[in-house]
Amino acid sequence: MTRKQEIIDVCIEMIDKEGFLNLSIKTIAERLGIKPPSLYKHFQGGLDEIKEAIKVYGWNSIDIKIAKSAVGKSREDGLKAMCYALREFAHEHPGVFEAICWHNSYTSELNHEITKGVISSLYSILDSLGFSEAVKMHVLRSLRGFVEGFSMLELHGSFGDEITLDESFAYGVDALITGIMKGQENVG
Amino acid sequence: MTRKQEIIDVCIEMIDKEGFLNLSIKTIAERLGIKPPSLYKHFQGGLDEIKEAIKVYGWNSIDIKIAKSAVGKSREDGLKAMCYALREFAHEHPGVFEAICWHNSYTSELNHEITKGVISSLYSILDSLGFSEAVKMHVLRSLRGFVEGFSMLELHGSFGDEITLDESFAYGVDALITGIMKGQENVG
DNA sequence: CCTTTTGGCTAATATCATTAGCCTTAAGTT
DNA sequence: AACTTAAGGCTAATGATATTAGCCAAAAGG
Repeated sequence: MTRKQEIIDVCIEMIDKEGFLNLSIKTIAERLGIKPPSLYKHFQGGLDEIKEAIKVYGWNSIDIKIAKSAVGKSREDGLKAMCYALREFAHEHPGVFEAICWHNSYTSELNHEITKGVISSLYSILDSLGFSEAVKMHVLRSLRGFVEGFSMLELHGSFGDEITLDESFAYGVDALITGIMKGQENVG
Repeated sequence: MTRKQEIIDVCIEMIDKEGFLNLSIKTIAERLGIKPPSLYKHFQGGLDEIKEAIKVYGWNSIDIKIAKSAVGKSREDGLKAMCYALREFAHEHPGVFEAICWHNSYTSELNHEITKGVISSLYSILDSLGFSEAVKMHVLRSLRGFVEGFSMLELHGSFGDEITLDESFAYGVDALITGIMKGQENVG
């Protein structure tokens, strides 16, 4: 494993514990037992480059996880599995999730490229459901909106009662997918 | 209008244009034509206090807007109107929206208090629909997850094609509310 | 044995946020 | 009118952090 990758791994551990916004050159260096300037030997772009690398790692992990989750499932079950997989990733890697959802550079080319990979897994499930191109996009956005929104809100403690979060999520996924499939009844 | 309020107004204008994360003592002072230390005459707590004040303003505005949106409407229509109102707020005040959704202090007492006000408007509509207590909570969380998630993703440019965002949102709201009402058919 | 790459270090600079302490002006008070 | 106080601003100083420049040791490879 390259030193660069070692550093990214440590950063991921850190942000999952302390939050993405608390990541700094100073704390990374401390955690690694080196002095701040040494980090620039690996990331000339400084903190920005490190954060970017974390996002790339994040997108790739999510891509893999979502793709795997739908293997062997079809239609609603596949969609549902993907929703659960995404939320599960958010729980496993809250910091990484925060990074890729809300700290996207508004104009990053790289992110666009990588996002396409993730989207493609979702698209292929949607293909099997006979949606039109336009509807596929609406479905995709709706699911992303719900799952990413719900996950981020729960990770931030924005829902009062922590107890029944799993049921709330299950309820929401069911409702959304029910509504989506219902709109499709008289089509394909 | 007190000087304090004037400053908050300017900050809101700034974050709606530049994003919440770019708000700094330096830029606020520049924008006001004063020197950075002068700001501490109005906000002894520094940047943190200013950001907190912005969130309070934000919660109050949203509360009002959502409550108004549902006046004279009932059942699905009321729910739908609230979803649209929340997204509309996000478009009108992207920076404020960002602040209150994703930069909540995890443990702020104040926020909890204020959030309750907002939630109460939503709850009263849900009451009219005959949901059980538990289901009301699930519905509320699902709607918040979807609307806040969708809005934040679109504001960040995370959905490729900007053109059809309105339709995608309408599609998602319909699907979700359809699913919610369907689960309710054989109840009350 | 020489050379290059890797990974680290110290010292110096720039940018902010924040604190301390001073000053002016306008509003009240006696 | 003279005094006092509060508002709102300023300069100078401190402290944290990111970043740059330039030096150094040790390992890898010829």
